[in-house]
Amino acid sequence: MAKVKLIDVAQLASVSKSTVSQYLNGRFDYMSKETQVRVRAAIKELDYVPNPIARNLKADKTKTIGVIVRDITGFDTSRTIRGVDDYCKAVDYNALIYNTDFDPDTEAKSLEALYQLRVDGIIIASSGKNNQLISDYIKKGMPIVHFQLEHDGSEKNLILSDYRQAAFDATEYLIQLGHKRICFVTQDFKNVKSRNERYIGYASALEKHHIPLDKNLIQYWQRETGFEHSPKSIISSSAAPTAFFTQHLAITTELLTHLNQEKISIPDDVSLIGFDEIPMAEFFKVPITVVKQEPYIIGKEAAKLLLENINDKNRHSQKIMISCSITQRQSCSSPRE
Amino acid sequence: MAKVKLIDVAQLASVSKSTVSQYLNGRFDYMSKETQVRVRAAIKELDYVPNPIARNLKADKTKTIGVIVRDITGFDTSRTIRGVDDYCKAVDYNALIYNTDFDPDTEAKSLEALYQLRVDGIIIASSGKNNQLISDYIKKGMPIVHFQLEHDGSEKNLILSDYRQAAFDATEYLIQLGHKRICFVTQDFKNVKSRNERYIGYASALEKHHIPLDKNLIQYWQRETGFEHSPKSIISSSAAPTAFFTQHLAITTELLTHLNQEKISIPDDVSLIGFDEIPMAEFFKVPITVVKQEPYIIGKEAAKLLLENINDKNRHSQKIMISCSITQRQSCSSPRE
DNA sequence: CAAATTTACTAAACCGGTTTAGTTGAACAA
DNA sequence: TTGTTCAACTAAACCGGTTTAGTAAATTTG
Repeated sequence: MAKVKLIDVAQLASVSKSTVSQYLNGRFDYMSKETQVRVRAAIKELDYVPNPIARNLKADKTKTIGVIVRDITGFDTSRTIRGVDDYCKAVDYNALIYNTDFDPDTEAKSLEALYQLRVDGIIIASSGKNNQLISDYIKKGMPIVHFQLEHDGSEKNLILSDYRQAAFDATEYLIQLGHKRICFVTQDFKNVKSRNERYIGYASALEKHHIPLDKNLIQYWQRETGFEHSPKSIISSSAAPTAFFTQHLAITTELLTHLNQEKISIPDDVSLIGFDEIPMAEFFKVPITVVKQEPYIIGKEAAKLLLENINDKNRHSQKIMISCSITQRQSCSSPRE
Repeated sequence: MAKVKLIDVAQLASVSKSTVSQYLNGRFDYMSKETQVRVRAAIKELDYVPNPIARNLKADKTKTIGVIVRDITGFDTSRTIRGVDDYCKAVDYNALIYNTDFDPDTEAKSLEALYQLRVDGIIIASSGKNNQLISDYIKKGMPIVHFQLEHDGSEKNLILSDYRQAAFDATEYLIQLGHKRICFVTQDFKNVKSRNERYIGYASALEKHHIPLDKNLIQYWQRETGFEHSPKSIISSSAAPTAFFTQHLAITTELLTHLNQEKISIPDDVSLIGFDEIPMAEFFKVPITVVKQEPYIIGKEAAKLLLENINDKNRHSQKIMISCSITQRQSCSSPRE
């Protein structure tokens, strides 16, 4: 490929490698005007492009960061990546994406791979299962920024949505429509602070409006096994909810599928508000109201934060929260009777 | 960061750098068992990880490829990227993504950036506006694989859906439902072979079934300005179509928006079949029938083809076509009257 | 038993840049 | 006139590996 190198330019311009290098790095201080002109001409004539590999070897930097996500294919995730990437490109960095498919082992391997590649820093939506590994890397000097997921005891450099406020707002929205029995559908939130925050938001909205918290209305969903109790059984129990509040897109989608199958109608039989924006929601039979995050902004901010950490090693870590907003559509109404 | 280097390992194991390097590269031929053991132990003790930058500098490879797409955020595109990336990771490569946002200038800049970074090869969904630039890079020895878009006169190493067959199938499907007036909604397809192929598929299905091709039923859409003639005017013209066949997701979406606004009902007033899978289509008021591509497979095959090109410079180029399939939902029925 | 071969290494060049420590000739000061 | 200073460079070390050519000692061969 491009076989023209520094020495070729130097020879053509009749100067030393050093001078060309100085020129390339904009240090014209000790260089005559004529030399500059000759070097510029030589570069142009040979169509010379510096080899970043060689440059990075000396600098011990890669101008590359790693991004570890669960699946780049996700609606919000792809936008987050876009935010990260746009910021990176703007500051002449590149982002390397690693997908974990929700597997902690793959996550660990990605971390290791990125470490070996000597990326300048890592952005990670971590599973929480590799906290030790992550702090080891941080101790070794790798700048790491967390996003989306927060875990107890994990490092404090992170950026995420204001989950507590968002869950509070969504719950209060339902309460103001007249709902008192709101089913909070969630993944297990022990040790996952970002999930627990949603729970706190939910609980405090209930408390503010003097609605007792009914443990039967906390329903669990797992990625592998789905709902602990089927939506049908929840709906037909003696103490049925009048509204569902699902904690992320996968839960929303699966609940919707169940509800459709059982011909339970939204919002006539139950209302539904989901966490995370839904693609093409405007074409739905019942467009779903959601509290939507700002994935693109989160990505941008995460990249920005990481780059700051890379360029200023001993700055204090910080936590950035981004507001969510409710997009009202047609899946929430006042409860019957 | 990791400051342990080859020389440290060599010293600890009391051998030369060369021997450690040989060990690292699995050339144990001329090395005693004991030396191997000592080197292994030293590597382990120091927690040594080779620096890929240094390695690549010598090898003049980056173990990295570039991928140029219009927007990674797209439903199909994100899956294609996933396919590329999965294949790359499996063969110890990394993929760098560049988004062009449909801008040929950004595309040219991405090409230039990747060239400067000295990636080992490039996969591109090209706009067709930079054909000259692309062949220049190919001439300079950069392996390049095209996907998704094919252009007249562009290089012949590419992988895409069998657009002609897919368009033929979709059109015939509508014909078999009884449609004779099928509106083909497309972007301008001069010079864009992959769009023209769809047209040919459409036209030949009509021809097979002895339906004359009516130029009024070819309707145009542009990314910046939308429809040339509004869907409303098309529908209410004297020679209105009984079905629409939209040539990609953005057109499908925009048509759907118009139809909803005008309260034109699908499939009672018109049938609709779209090109490209639609996310969450099962929850739509009217789930849309589509001919869907296989973006993940296309991504994987593109990466595979590129890697073959990288590893065997003087192989002949090839064109790979992947079949599409119709996903029947509820937006197509027999025409009225 | 000497010569040829093999084994098990090592020294040094190399990849393509960056950077530090000099070097040279001209201008200036004492 | 001679020592300083300064502008305008260059030589060489360096980044961290890989690779080639070479070498000493052990083993085999004639």
